Amino acid sequence: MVRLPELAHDVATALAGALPPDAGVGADDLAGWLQPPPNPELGDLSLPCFRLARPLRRAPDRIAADLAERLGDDPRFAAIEAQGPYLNLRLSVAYAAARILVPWAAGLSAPRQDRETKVMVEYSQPNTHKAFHVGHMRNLSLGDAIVRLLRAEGYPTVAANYLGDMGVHIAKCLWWYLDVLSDEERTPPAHHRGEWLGQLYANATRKLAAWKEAAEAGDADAAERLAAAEARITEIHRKLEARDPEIVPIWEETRRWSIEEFDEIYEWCGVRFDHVFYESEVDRMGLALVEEYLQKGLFVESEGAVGIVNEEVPHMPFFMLRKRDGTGLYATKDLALAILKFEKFGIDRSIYVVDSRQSDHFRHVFLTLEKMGFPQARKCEHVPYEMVELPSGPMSTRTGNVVLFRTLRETMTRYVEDNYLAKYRGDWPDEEIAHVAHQVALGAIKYGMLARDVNQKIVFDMEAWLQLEGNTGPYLQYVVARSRSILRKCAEVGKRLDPSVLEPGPARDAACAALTAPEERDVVLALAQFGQVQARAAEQLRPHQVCAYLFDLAKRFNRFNRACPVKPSEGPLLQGRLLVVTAVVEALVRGLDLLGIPAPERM
RNA sequence: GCGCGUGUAGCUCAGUUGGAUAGAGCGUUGGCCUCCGGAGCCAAAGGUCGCAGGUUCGAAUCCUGCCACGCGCACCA
Repeated sequence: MVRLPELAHDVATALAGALPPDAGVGADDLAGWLQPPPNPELGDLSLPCFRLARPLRRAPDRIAADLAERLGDDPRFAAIEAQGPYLNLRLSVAYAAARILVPWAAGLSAPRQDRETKVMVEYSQPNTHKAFHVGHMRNLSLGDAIVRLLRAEGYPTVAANYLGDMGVHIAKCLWWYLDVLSDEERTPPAHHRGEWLGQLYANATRKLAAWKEAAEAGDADAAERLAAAEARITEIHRKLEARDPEIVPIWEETRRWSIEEFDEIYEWCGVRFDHVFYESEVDRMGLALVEEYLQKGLFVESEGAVGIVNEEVPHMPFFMLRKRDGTGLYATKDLALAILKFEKFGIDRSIYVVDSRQSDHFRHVFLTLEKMGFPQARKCEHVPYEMVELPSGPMSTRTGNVVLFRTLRETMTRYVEDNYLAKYRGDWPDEEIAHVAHQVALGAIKYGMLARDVNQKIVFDMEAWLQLEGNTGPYLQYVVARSRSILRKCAEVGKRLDPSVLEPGPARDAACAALTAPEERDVVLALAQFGQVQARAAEQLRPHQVCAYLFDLAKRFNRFNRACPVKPSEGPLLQGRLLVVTAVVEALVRGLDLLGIPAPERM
């Protein structure tokens, strides 16, 4: 890929050559210091010379002036000017366009370097027997985007899910299912059985909460019912953990309902996992580890429970790993799972995408693993993110303030069909309308979830996310669709990109040199930043940077579209503009793909 | 109380790891369609970057102390 680092590196190499050899400053340093000037009239790239002042023992403005003089006749620059301590460079458009546009338009934008470090990204982690809702979409979108970014940067990456198919929540759900429902009620619907189970779970928790409240208010009957239910739930939980043959078939059947529903959701979302871990495969291994390290003296007993004292976390040093009743916790399983990941997959880096409330938890997990003599603990990292709320407040299954996934999908898809695609009905095939509605709804939800940085809370606002104006997924998809339309319309009158423009030679040079409008230069320079943005986003595991970049690119491209009509153009200018459109469409599509967002052919 | 995070335009958020006059979207106001998709573009208005100190050529960014809000703090996941 032609990255800005490469373009900047061309420039930086030229700059380095103009510096005294004993400066101790290399092209790499310089490339990192180059930045766009605040005002585009000043140039395309700028080198602040402050940091050269010390090694060169000269004033920054003198350095800038000297560099300007020495670079005077480099053909890659259209203008070089020292502005106080800044060296401002204007690139030759012909050079930049050939360097940037041509590879994109030729589809050569992604020959990535292969890397050694094998990475696993664990994300999604829904609980079976519970409902999948909008809140889960942030984790899913984020984890998937991180996987895509890492792969784009050449890291072999294992996308891993970790299903919560073991635990008290299942005991609660099964209590309701077995003890409260009548025989007729116990028949699940034909479809969306996972969601149905989630409702059972929600009913159970609501009833338990109601009893508890009544009991605390002095209701003896409620207290009795609550005690009975809790005893029964504990019994079911024990049987689950012991794999009691009485409960296992029911557990397996209901669990499958949830998993089938999850699979359907992931397919709609375009998310594919390479491996799925289950809590049920690590719970006993976790307890065995607890026993082993209790014997070794690393873990200690406290009030009947077992845990480890991590003084490194002073505000809550005791990390519990086994409850008084002998059962394990989430933490217990995480110890086993972490080890399993490294042993089974030979990974070198292990990423956990889990909300920020678990930051202390993971600090403890990684500290504990290290003390257990598991050096790979240092290769584990938690990627925290803030929660999703609804305009009506925090999400809660108990109060019913949730938007379930199916509602989300259906409402959004219908909105897109009714508001954007209705006019094409009868004109386009029904399947295409349904397909595009799916793509746009998905783009809206994913972009909304990814456009904010991870440490910002998100308020889910479906209407706003679905708008085609402003910083939304559908806006970007629309820009792509409109641009593809331009290329189609041009092709209809025989105006196509000449293949020779993609090869070095006079045709390419003429087309690139014809791009003299400021809007054209602007797009070329924006496009040049793609690689750098991708690299940073992958390095920092923060996909929102890609969103911001794509939106900026799209804005600039719209200005180009307004100012530089393609179809009426002729000759080298036509070829140059076709090159711009083709390259930007490629870049936008590829950028959206990094976010897991599809780009419709037309919409 | 302790820990983590957040505080930037009326609202929602960026801000390239310390650089030039702090930017965008929405909203508001005013312009631009014989023209490849106007679902677009242009312009205006809107800021003590929570507050106070400090570090240096230079701070929204780094350090300290406050203030406000969110989240987490032992048998839930």
